[in-house]
Amino acid sequence: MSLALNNARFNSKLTSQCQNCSLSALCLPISLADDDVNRLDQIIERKKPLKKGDILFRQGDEFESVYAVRTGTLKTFNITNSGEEQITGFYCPSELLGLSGIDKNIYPVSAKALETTTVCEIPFSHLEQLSEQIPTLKHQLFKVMSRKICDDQQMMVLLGKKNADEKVASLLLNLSARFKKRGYSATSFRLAMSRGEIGNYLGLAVETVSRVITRFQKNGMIQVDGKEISIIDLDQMQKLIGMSEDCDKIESI
Amino acid sequence: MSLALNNARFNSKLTSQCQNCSLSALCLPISLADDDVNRLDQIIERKKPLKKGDILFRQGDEFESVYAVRTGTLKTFNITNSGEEQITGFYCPSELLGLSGIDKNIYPVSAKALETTTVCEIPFSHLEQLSEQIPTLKHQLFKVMSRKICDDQQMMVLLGKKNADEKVASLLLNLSARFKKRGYSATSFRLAMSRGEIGNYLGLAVETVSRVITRFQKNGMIQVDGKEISIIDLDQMQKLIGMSEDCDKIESI
DNA sequence: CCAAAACCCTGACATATATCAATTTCAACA
DNA sequence: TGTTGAAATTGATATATGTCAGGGTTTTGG
Repeated sequence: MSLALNNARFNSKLTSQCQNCSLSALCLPISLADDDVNRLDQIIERKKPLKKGDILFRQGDEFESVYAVRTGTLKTFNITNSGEEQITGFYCPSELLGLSGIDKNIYPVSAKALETTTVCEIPFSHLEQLSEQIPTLKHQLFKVMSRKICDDQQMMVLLGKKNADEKVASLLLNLSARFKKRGYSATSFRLAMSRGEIGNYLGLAVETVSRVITRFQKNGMIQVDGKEISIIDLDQMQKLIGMSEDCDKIESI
Repeated sequence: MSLALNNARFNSKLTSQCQNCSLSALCLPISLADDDVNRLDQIIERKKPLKKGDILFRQGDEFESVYAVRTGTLKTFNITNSGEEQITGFYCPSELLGLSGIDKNIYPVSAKALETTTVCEIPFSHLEQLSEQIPTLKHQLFKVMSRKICDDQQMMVLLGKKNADEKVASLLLNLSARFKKRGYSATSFRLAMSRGEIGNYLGLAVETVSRVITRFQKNGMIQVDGKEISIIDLDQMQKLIGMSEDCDKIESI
């Protein structure tokens, strides 16, 4: 495709957003032809912002779309039979959520905004259709789902084998890596989630999370001001969770 | 397609196996046209049996295929940075493993046979190609991966929120459901994995697993003879893990 | 078929983390 | 902006599960 043609299309359709979106390379990390990006773009709905606490979809709802986070943060969670909430994931900009709904055509978890959040809604039936015409897109989808499986399994390792210090450190380093990937500081960021939510996610009591964070701070490993976190000694932290050569483990908790 | 034609093809190609395989409805639970089954069939390699302890693929190996278990059982596991093994799943007949390799083109876990085991090897590139021609197949693949994500998330709930009794009961009921789905007894079966492997998988010490099983037996909830297990009071067991109306939770730990 | 190894069980004890309670800090909203 | 409820911290205590140790049992392989 010629550049001229490319530009022509671009100019004729300024509403087209994926092309401009700084996240496009991440949300479906893909080299789509421009033409294909356009087609993808046309099936995507940009929803109005969610306020903190708003529900994006509810456990049990009919599955229709997957969502890409544009700004803000969400959590997914599952109400257990005993009525408690179990958080199954946090979702930052460029990340995709809702994939677990494909299987039974029902979302098995709810998704709630942790702060003001905007998402792109991608109707799955359209996406699937489109993926028939664009093999790269199909492959990309398989990859995204596969990565989710890997990440969840790393999370299982964390929950099954790690102690409180390692759990908290793993989460912080994981968030750090995710911020970094999007071009933000890897060592200084704001936690969108409460200590309670961290504990819930990591299988720890709030108090334990608090104590671990305090301890890390006294060690000089991190500095904390409320939800603002600075990782002072990244090295020590990585050693704590046993990340030596295998450094890209950080990518997936 | 006429039945006659169908039979003709069947007879002319006795090596074709998916058609006969009692698991076909499970491994890709799909209503493929006969013709499509045939095409699928042609890309599948049936490997010679694995002996107990044999490795199917190794963490770090290049990803080439997914595998469907035909008989026997495998475990997948991950060697953590501290050198311990963390089991991430058990795989019974009709179940698919290897999907986590798609993302990075490398298996992030190893797979080892827990007993004599036969598998069908399905080269993923072929499968993906075929899925371009057969939309149902593509959808089926998305579903299988989505289900895996759901299952893993239920596992995260288990690891994060449940106590030792609930963990062991969940595993037993989960295995029970998987046996039942394949037409075997839901209440009487043989554990392919050792107590140590159960503990590893559930995030418990071997001794704890042993004690829980003994306790369950004293309660009259199960009866145990080595690796042979009979669930005597399925009701009580389901209550233990808080399964009331929500009975199909059993499907996915 | 026997020996060695792996597996399993049980008890005593240690400990990491949960729970409970009280206080301080933060954040939402009227 | 002040009030009020939620969130976070910290300490004291409880407990589930891990660890260590000993001995029995099954499985494996020569």
